[in-house]
Amino acid sequence: MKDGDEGTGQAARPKRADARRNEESLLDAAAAVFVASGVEAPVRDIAAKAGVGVGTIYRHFPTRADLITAVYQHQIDACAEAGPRLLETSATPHAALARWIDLFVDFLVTKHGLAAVLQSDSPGFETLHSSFLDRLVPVCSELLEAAAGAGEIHSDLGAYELMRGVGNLCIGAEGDSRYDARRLVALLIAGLRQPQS
Amino acid sequence: MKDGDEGTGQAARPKRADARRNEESLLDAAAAVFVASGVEAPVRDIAAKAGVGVGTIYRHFPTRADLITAVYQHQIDACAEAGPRLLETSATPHAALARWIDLFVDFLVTKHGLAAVLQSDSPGFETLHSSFLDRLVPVCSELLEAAAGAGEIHSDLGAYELMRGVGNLCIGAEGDSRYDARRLVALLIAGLRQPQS
Amino acid sequence: MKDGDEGTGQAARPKRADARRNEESLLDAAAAVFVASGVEAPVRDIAAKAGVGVGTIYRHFPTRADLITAVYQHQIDACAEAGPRLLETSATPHAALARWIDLFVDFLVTKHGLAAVLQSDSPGFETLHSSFLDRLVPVCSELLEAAAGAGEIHSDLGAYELMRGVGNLCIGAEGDSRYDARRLVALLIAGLRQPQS
Amino acid sequence: MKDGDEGTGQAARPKRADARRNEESLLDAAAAVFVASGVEAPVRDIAAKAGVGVGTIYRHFPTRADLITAVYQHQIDACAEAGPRLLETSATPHAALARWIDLFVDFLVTKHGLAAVLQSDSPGFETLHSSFLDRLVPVCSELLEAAAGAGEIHSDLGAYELMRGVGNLCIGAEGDSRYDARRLVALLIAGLRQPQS
DNA sequence: TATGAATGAGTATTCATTCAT
DNA sequence: GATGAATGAATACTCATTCAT
Repeated sequence: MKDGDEGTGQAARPKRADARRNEESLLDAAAAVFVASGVEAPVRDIAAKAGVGVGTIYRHFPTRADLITAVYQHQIDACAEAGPRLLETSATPHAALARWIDLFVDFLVTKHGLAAVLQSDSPGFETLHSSFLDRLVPVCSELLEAAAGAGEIHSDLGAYELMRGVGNLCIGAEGDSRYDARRLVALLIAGLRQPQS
Repeated sequence: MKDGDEGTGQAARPKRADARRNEESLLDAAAAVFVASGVEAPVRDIAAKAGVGVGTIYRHFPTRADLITAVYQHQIDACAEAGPRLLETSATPHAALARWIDLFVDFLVTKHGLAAVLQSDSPGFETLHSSFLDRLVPVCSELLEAAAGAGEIHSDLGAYELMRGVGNLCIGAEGDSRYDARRLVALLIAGLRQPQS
Repeated sequence: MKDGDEGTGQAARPKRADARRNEESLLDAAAAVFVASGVEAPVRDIAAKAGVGVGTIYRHFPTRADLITAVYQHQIDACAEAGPRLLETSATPHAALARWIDLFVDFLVTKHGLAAVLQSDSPGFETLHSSFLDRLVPVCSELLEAAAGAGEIHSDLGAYELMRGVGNLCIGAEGDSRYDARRLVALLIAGLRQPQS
Repeated sequence: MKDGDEGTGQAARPKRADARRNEESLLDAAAAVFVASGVEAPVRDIAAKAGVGVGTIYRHFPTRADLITAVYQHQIDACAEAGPRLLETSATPHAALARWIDLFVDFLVTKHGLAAVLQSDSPGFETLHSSFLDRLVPVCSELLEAAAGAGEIHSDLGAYELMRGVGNLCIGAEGDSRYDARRLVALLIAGLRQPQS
């Protein structure tokens, strides 16, 4: 819709296909560099990996947050979509929540530095917050409410807070063998089950 | 020894007193800048705040980690010393642990960016890790073992991992009113009480 | 190849021409600054003289040695190429050697500080050594061997050693009217003629 | 006089002896540091080695050249005094010259960086030049004149120029096994024997 | 549209030299 | 006289971002 006349079915804009292909190869390159050097990698490295000029990066993704967002959009979407499904297929809402959080952790832990940048409050990362949190918080919220509704948890913890917490626990998890983010997240979720101390 | 014998009453080295005073005002300035701009603040900013040249900073604290450590040494010590005391005065070991963790959170939450830098694995922050973790992990460990010994928790979670987790939860806590690190930490500690899922 | 095919007549990459022009003005500026302040002049001075930002210097010449090398490349080449020619046109190989060394001295003496940096063994000047010595030592070697073959000199002095010696004699020659590097070099070359003492 | 009652024969000024001792230990320390790190070593290193404050260095030796001069004064003197003696004891003046130059080379080659600093023309090293050249040039001059008088050399090369040349040849000699300053100096001296080309 | 050259602010760090104690 | 703390100029280098071609 936003993108216009796709409903017409015709060739539309050939440029368009080109640009899209270009953008995708950009995203692939960025993803690769993110894995290798973290999401704070120099713009030029990404451009070099993609075989384009830095200007092209900036054209497509004015801010770094835009780029990060785009790179992970698919996975964000997948994560968001998994929520309702897990709610249906799991034994209890709390189990669904736990499994969904697992997905989120899987997502973050493999992305070098993503969790860290996710909690940055510097302006310009608002886009990133929007993409991540605006998209996922409602899903998480639904799961939380279901669990609360089922009496499994009685916390008044908000979804935003929970996700921030989980995100934080994932910071620096990669590369430190003495630190297992999943274990801590599991404790956190377990803690939801019983009365606050 | 060289200047520790102030009990003798002699002047010893007058310089020393001067330098010490200076060092303290340096620490005050650094603390202030850390609060305002985080522990990664430019050295020059700290020097300016303290009204000294950058060289003076480097003289007293060759690395940034040395400075950070010094700034927080008192609080680290206080935290470390509180452990055994809490164990004696609390109703149960788990309660002692919870209260001790509270102290640790209090400490971190008010230090802009400290938690973040605490999990940095870049070389040069080893000193920082040493000061923080080497000092506090044993205390935390003792509390954990006491609680485990009392059968209150049965986790095999190590003290290092717990502290890292708590530290992470404190990242970015200041300044985001929607995020309450204490609440999440409380959940984590609560989670310790029951069987891992 | 990418831009070497200017013979085809097409525009190829217009940028390239621009950048090349820019690079040349950079070299001019650097040469001027080298004359004025020596080859160890601050990067910023060179940038200022060229009217560009420091980044531009670094883009074109990542290390100082690269810059120095580029500045003098033409003269190095000319010197290298003169060797065989002199061998053909001179009365004797020793005469050719003497005249070639003269060229080398002419080159060095007018470059403030070049001779000094040429003997630096700090890493990062390897490029410089390569450009200078790797290029010129073989030429000098050929001349030496020819002279030895003709029975004019019987020294076992190596070309590297000779060039280092000549280079050293040129250090500080400019600006001291009491010191004439050429005269000393001539003595050295003359000394090659007779038995070592 | 200025120093007071030395005429009385009593203890004179104990300070004096003290200061001299102090100055000597300073020179020892400086010599050691010069060997280890070159004559351009940081002042503070020298002070540390000597176990004194930097201020003490500056009091005794306002400029670095003063310090260098003082450190090598004994050897300069020894070198200067050797000239006339060699002239008497050697077979010919040229042989005396060659041997004297050998002494000079021995001196320089073992002093990391001394030869390099010796040719510096930055103001502030005048003292150094004075100490070295003013003292040694006359000696060298005498040797040169003797050799010229004996018809062994007919060069009009001045002593200053010769010494500068020899000094230059010694630059960077230490540490480069491919470069033997003595051999080159010998060539230079040999070159003195025959007609300039 | 794409390119990538140019820019220059930002930061760390060293070290000679001064001067209050 | 001795000390060494303080100073700050000097310099290298990186990298995000802009803009002419």
